[in-house]
Amino acid sequence: MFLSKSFGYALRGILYVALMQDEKRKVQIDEIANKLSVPRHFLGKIMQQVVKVGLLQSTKGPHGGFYLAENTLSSSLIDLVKVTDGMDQFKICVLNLKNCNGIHPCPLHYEMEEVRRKFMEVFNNTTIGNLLNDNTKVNIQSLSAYV
Amino acid sequence: MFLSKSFGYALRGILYVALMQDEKRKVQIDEIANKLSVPRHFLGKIMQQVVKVGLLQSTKGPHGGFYLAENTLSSSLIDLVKVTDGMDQFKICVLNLKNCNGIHPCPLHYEMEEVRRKFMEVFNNTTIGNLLNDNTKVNIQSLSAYV
DNA sequence: TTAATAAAAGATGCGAATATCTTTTATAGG
DNA sequence: CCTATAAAAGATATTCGCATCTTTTATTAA
Repeated sequence: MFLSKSFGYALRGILYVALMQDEKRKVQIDEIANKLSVPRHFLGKIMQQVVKVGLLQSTKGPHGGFYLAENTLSSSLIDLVKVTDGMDQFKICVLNLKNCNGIHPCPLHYEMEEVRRKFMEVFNNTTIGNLLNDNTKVNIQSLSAYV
Repeated sequence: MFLSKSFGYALRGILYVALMQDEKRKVQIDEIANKLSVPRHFLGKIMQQVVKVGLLQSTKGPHGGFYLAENTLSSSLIDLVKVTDGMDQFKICVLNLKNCNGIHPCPLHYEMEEVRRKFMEVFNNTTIGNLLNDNTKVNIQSLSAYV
């Protein structure tokens, strides 16, 4: 309902890379896909987008793989949503009306604004780093599809 | 993002029927689809589901059409979401993890719970009747796709 | 009982998100 | 250089939400 599968794959991928950062600098897409039980090539394409916007880094070739960028940990969840889902959905009226706005509000306009405001509040104020710092919560186990 | 197109079509259809209730008892699917600029046959199937759960009534044949049921106005938006989108989405982990719950929470578990709580709060507490009683808001104009 | 009306139900098509497979490009090490 | 490695990029399936068209069923009125 709220977010695409791509978003879930991407976030889990990023968190996995972050958790492995201590052990080794770079993590390969094969390892991520296997450990998280996520479709390998599909994940590859998503991670590619994530790298493109600088939310993560990667290098090709031997000893290549994915690793954290400068601003990975300080990025908010909204930054990731922008990559995987886009922000159009927040502008589009939930009833699909063209000219729905404050002046011509649809019957659900203000109700949806409440929900959206809450979503934005949470996703703007939560960073990748926040999720990791709460280290009783995020570990390899909690990222696996079959806990 | 938050809801399917079916939900939007259904809500607009129901509100249209309610608004026309004063002028005539029953409203045909052709009229609804035309006035709201919504795909006729697709809308037909959705309205059919809405009738099946008693959120609206209908009869076939000449002078048939859709009309309000006993509990149309007192039904909440969540009742409609149940028909058009289902409630699984509220149980399914946003990261697609099988065993995500209070004991084994995913990294976004509590964040999503906040957003979901707000959504449920709004959609549980808003009835079809509420939308109509605020009659400065809902009128035929505000239901049209091209205001 | 017949003809017309209107919803219900069935069959099919379309496009975007998801998924898989193959080819290309970049990089490290011998 | 040459070869192996690993991401990037491209091509092709698959699935599902959305949409359209056709046939069937129920109801009304003459």
